Amino acid sequence: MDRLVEAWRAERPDLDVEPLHVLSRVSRLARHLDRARRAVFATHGMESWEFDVLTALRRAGPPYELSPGRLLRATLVTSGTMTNRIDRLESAGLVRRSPDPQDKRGVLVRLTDAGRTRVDAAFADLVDRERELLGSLSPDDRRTLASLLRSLLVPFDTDPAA
Amino acid sequence: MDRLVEAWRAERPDLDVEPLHVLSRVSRLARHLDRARRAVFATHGMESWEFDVLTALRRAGPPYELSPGRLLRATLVTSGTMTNRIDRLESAGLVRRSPDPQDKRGVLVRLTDAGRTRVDAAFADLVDRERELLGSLSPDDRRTLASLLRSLLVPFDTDPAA
DNA sequence: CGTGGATATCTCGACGTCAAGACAGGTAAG
DNA sequence: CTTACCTGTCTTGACGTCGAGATATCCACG
Repeated sequence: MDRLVEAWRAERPDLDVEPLHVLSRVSRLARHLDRARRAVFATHGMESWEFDVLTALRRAGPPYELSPGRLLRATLVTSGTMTNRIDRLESAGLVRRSPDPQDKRGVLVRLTDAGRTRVDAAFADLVDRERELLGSLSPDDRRTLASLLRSLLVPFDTDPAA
Repeated sequence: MDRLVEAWRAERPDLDVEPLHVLSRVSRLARHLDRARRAVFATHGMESWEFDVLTALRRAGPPYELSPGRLLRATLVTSGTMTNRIDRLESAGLVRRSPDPQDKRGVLVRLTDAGRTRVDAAFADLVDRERELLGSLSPDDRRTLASLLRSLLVPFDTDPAA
């Protein structure tokens, strides 16, 4: 909201709060997007965390199999969290664990057919919904926006500590 | 990352995944922003949730006082969470609870001088850091970006259910 | 007035996440 | 070999949040 920035301008006239106009909107939009995604997943009886894990496997391509380690790095959670998530996905029949033949410490997590069907359906709906949300922007606007966002992301990608 | 979109294009050639270029970047940028903010707050011995509550009070203007109900609506958490947060902020001496003279059910939470000092310092640093992150964009680019983001936010603001 | 429903805050139990550590297996240097 | 360190996964305990419910007060209507 512009109101939020206005409130700050009134309370802190000594500061130039212009950056808030851009970055607060990014955060706010991200929050709304999260909710919109949750709503889409809910129509598939799925939660966001399930989608995150299943899509990581799906993107890997056949045979849709990754180690817990790769999964936790892809989804930015800790190992304990990932163990718990895989446990629940396995009980739901969406993934299966098997020992890694190359490394006896390791485990491989593979998408089951049921898991693949579910994630594919949810993903298709997600893309549809996102296209809808972008409806107000012309193709040109979208390219501009993507490019501006990309340049904001550069410092983070080159310097992971930032 | 563009790699992510590419992976999807390879795995789901049947879908037009163009929306991901924009919206995945929004989410990704928001995640990085979160981390950057946490880092700024950490230099003030503060956590994000503390900043959220304290800034809501700060923005209210003198006497920097709001009810728990208004605070939880401003920060989008449940009442149980807000009770817990106020408890901790009160032990830290950053806010003080007092009964609402107008409404015997109610409570008023007021920023202490220590709280105000802390939040003002953190906010100033936050704005500085955000300005830095926007460094790669010209003033014109920033206006364009803010305006494009605003139009994406319109559907959410007009229809809160979206 | 008095009564029923709405509102404000707090309490409680359950759950997901994290951080730290346990443990087994890998790996490289002497 | 063997020793010392590294890596991958799982376990454990603590903590913050949520959702539901408890309690007290407010308020509009009869």
